[in-house]
Amino acid sequence: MSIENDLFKLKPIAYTTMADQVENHLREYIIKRSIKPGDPIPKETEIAQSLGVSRNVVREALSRLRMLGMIESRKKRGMILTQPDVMKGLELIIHPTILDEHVRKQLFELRLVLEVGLGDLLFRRKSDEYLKKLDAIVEREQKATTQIERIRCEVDFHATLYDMAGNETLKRFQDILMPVFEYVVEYESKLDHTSVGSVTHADLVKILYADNAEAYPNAMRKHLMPHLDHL
Amino acid sequence: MSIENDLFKLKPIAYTTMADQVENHLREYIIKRSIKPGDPIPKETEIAQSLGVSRNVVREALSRLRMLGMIESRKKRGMILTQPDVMKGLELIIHPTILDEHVRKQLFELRLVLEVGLGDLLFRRKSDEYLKKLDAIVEREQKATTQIERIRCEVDFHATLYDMAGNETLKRFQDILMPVFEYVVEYESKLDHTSVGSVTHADLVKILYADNAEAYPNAMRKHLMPHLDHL
DNA sequence: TTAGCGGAATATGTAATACTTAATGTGAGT
DNA sequence: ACTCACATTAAGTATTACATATTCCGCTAA
Repeated sequence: MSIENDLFKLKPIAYTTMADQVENHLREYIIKRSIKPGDPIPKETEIAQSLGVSRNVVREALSRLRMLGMIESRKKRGMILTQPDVMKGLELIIHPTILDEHVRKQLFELRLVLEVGLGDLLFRRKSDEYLKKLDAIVEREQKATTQIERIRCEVDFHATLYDMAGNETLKRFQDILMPVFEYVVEYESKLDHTSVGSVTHADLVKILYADNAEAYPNAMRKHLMPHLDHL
Repeated sequence: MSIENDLFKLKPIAYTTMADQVENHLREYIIKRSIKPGDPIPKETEIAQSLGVSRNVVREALSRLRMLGMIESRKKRGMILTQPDVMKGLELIIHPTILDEHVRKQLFELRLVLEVGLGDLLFRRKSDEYLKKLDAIVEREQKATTQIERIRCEVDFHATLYDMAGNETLKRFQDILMPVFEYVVEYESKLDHTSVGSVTHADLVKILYADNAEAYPNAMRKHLMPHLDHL
């Protein structure tokens, strides 16, 4: 019985339900008519009649779009298109425990790539306020006595970098990915997360103060080297 | 009746439908019981009865999870949990014409960050096969006579870099983002996309051949400088 | 005995109907 | 002209019924 599972793997040929088709129709409708956020979309009953399906099926499709934040609906006003949160879809899927190790590793790699490439946004958007915040975190880290406190500083430091990058979509991306990383750490043979690599947080801050955009990427690479070596 | 007034203040914010609640229940159920891909989940009627809602509502919630690739269902076998495609949710939302300019710009920034930070993956995963492919693209680009052909080479070159990075999630991410970039180009006062920056594609390939990981980030930064300057 | 044929049982997919709820519109009466 | 009650509308929920595909089981026949 255990062999059967493998052999029957190729079977699931694409089977589209009515709800799938209605969903596609709606997407097409929105795009083709270039409907903008705030604009109304047809009533459930109209859609159902127009496509020749039951209202039930239409509601399934609409329910999907509503989950993604693409539409909103009020009791009598009908439904309107909304500006979706781009990262909403990611948020709905990414949960550490349902992602397998392989994918978690790939997301962790993605994070390393982001941190190294972040420099140019930082130098263009940096402000005294954020630099001082980074200073404070570094100081807090140096005075820290417990491992937990040091890890918290590590997280705060990098999170502040993303804040300073001034890109909300990127920040949100990072926030969603963060919980996954905690699980990756397990595989990373218990590195000392506080004093990673030869470049410290203090060194990175110094580079940011100095406006040294050339130095940033390789400094961050060295800072993350233990992780990179683990790839 | 002054109490009612107080109650009415919080009400309009928190309006969740039954389908929303069932969806959350299901997510919780999956996580708490640490159900793995391939494991079965309860029948629609069981869920409906267990939560005291109509089967219809349950189907809306299940329909959402199915769209995200979190579950699959066969006619009699019931439904099973599946390993979702992490980037599926993004794909469902990201369509250039429904995203506003602001978000498109942020995604374009994200792309620049990725390209600069990509180096370490490339050096660890590079192969003669891919390097030769890059060579061919560079050669094709130099022989190109039309602007269209040059832009195609530009796209091919960077796409091949992502291929070579050997991270399918990252590659998929890039593939989803790509269509958005074409719209960003509009704002970018018609740069000459083929000979961007002072560092050419040929230069980048040379660095890859030379195993010069230190040089990569700043070389790519210079290559993308016209875009970066536009931030 | 065994192969295979056919029907029962099961769970999802679809349809139809009715009712609830909230928001909007409308008209009658003071 | 204003208010209040009632009608109207459209989404949310429930119920029922049937279609369809798949598995299971048992029966018959070679």
